[in-house]
Amino acid sequence: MQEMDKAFDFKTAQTRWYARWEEAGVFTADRESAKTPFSMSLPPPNITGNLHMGHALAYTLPDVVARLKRGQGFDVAWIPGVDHAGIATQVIVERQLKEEGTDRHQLGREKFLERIWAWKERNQDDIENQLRRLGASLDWSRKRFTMDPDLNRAVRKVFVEAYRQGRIYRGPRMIQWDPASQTALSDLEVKHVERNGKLWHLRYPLTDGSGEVVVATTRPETMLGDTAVAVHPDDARYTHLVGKLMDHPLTGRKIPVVADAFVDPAFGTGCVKLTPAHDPNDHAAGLRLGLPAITVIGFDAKMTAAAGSEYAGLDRFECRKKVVADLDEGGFLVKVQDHVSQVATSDRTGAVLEPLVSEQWFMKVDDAAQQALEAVRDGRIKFTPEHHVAVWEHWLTNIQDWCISRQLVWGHRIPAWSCAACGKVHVELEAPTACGACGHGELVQDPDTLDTWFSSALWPFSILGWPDETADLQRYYPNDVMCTSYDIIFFWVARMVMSGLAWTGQVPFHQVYFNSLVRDEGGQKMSKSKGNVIDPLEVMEEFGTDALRFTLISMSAPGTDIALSRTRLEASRNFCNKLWNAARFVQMNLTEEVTLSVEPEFGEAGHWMRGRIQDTLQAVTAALDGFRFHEAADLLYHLVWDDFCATYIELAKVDLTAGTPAQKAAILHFLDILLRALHPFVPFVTEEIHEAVVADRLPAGAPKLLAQRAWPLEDAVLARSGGDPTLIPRFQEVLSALLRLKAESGVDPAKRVPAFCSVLELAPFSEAFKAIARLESIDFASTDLAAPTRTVAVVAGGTAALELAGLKDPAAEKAKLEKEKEKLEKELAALRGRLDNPRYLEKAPADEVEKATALAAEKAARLEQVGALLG
RNA sequence: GGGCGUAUAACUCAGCGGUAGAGUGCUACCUUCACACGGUAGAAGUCCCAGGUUCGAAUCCUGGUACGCCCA
Repeated sequence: MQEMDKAFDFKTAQTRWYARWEEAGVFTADRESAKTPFSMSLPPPNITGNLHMGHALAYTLPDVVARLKRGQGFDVAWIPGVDHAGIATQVIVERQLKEEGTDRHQLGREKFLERIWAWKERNQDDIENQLRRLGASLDWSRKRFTMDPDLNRAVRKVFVEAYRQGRIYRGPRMIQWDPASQTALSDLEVKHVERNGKLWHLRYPLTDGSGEVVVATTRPETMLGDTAVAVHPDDARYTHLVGKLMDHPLTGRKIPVVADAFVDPAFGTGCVKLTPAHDPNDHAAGLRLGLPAITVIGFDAKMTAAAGSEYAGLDRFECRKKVVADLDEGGFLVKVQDHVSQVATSDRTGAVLEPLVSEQWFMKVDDAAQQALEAVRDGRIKFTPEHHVAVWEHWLTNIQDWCISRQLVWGHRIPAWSCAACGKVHVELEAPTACGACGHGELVQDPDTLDTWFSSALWPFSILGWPDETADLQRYYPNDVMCTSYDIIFFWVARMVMSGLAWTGQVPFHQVYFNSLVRDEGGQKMSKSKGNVIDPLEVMEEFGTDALRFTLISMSAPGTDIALSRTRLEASRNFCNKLWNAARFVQMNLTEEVTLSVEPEFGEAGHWMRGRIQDTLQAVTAALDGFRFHEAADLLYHLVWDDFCATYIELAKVDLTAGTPAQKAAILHFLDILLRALHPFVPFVTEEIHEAVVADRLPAGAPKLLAQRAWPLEDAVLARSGGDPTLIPRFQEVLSALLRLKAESGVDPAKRVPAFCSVLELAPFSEAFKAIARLESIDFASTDLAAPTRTVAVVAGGTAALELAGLKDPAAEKAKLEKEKEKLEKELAALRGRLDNPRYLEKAPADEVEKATALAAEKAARLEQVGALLG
């Protein structure tokens, strides 16, 4: 048998195993299987980039679930794919073209699309390989791309159906326009950022010369499109002005003073200028009041002819300067204040958006939103953490129609054709050959594409073959769990739920787990501009994939973000190494006849270890069922390090080095169970150990890969009984007391001294005491251990002592015992205080009182021992 | 302006009615035949503040304060 390396070499382990798992088909779902299906869809990463730390987290957690469920005997379908990411992708490829000195208009639509497809193919491979490196146990035989022909068919189907039902409509509406990427955006793609700006106070003289109105604005350039000034109807300062006309300061146009309740009397002067063509609020007010809208800024973010000859063609921000200067010169500028305002920008390009009226396609969402609300309210869909329900409720009850059309080339082309002759619009699954209205043969397809999220919204069922009633759809839909980030709860989760209910009549998944965001060590959000991005690939190189996974998992407490730190990564790497070395030690001492088929024989330590594993695995299973990943990881960490390595292996060393095959088999069984339990968390190191230690010792017919083996909770070895579960903890206390006495007395840890213990039940552990605490001898006797040459400690049920022979400092010994006495008295007083309170006895639960009583008795016994030692 | 969340050891975070916890760091010591990516011992906390509920509050409630995020 080959010897294991002294330290775990993650670099070889994490490159070897994924291919083996894939070749063995471990991750491939089997729709013919008799097993219960369990399905999840991978939130498809954008093809625009590499995986970042957020992905590493968002894909590690469902991988834990997938591997657990596989081990629990489910037929797991975890289906991967990538997203075409309309705007983001087009922006990147256009940037490449710019560097080459060309652009998409020169290239033409078809050539440009070819360019993006080529780029997509390369990136998709990279992303898929990164997912493999992370260990994500995905069913690659079912992988999808949001623009696959099948998925495009699903998109067209939904569009056409929704159009026929009146849920999709087209019309001129005020939308958020991104001048940088030249497309409309949905409300969700708008990011409000705080900017230091100004508040300009402008004077609008009344036409009848009876006075003036002063308005405050953050965007003076839009005043060229003003068609009124509004005040609040109840604002006594201005009611007498309502209905009067003013002379527009720059255009001379006559515009009225109007009243509308949307005006906030407390903001600025209480008068606001109305520019219905360039502000959503003004637009709504303009419609209510029947005001004209004058578009003075175009889609290119430059002033239009309607702005007047002096301004036409100017960039909107240049125009702002000129308008302010001209107003100042004309005496219309009252004052300028510093003002912090929320500026609407594009989430993707960062450009300042321009609200503009434009002809776009919209989806009505009110009914669907109501259904989505109900699905969560009645428990058909559960959220973890639950507090996201509040955000969900708030957004869905205030939802607006969704602008779904984008003036982009890359994406699902809108299946609408207009007749070149009569203009009639036809929305069809396939391109019509002739106009249904006039019979003309020339039809032009709408050049626009759909919002990327339109296809993402169908993901859980489109990837399974919908609208066809495929076997996969029947078996794996609805999905069981959806793991995703909370920052796309509206973009994606809400839309999936609405779409799922609308088109399949079912919820798309039963359970949503929202993972946290990963931040840097100081809790800052990672961003390229801040330069604090931690690349998961680099981390995997430096600490190992398992260490990265374990860190992310153990920091995934629901509801709080993760501050990823180097020290935590180191701790996880060390943990993997600890496990490796424990296994190495076991492996070194196993002879060939020790296999998992050998019936194991347990001593006291074995029974205790069995109990610890059983208790812990129950708790781990429960934690994972509740998506408390951090708790599960923490439990296993301490099971391996504290219980298995620090306690059990120390106690089992004699068995391991000189025991019978049956005694050694006990240790092998425990290691095997730990590997199976840890595999969902740290798949590479566990598979590597499994190969080195377990694979050749498996019963005939058992799967050779750890990834194929069962979750160990129900293992027969754990179901045994026997042993005294209190014995090992008592052993630990005495051991720790002896070590403490040695350290406190300043005895060289290597110096072997005689020891004594009055807890007779621990006599069978003599050898372990001697070896671990490095004692010369240990005598068990129920007599008084106190002696002038000894240092003594009180433990549960007795005392433990070291023979110091001349080394002892009587004053220090007394002080130590006094301190112990003081501590015990304090603890006892607190307990007695509670137990002496009649209202406590009356109201506290019986088991609480029982616990406190027992504890008080225990403390009293110890105190008595200390008293006796003090004389 | 509305909503959500977070404040616990030097740092990063668990715990969320019944004796304050982990990892890292720190101090002292140990190269003992799995592991120095290791071991042993130790120091370290008005559990943000103020009220309230309770036999009992870090934990529940109310109100502050600070920070973060989302929506308008």
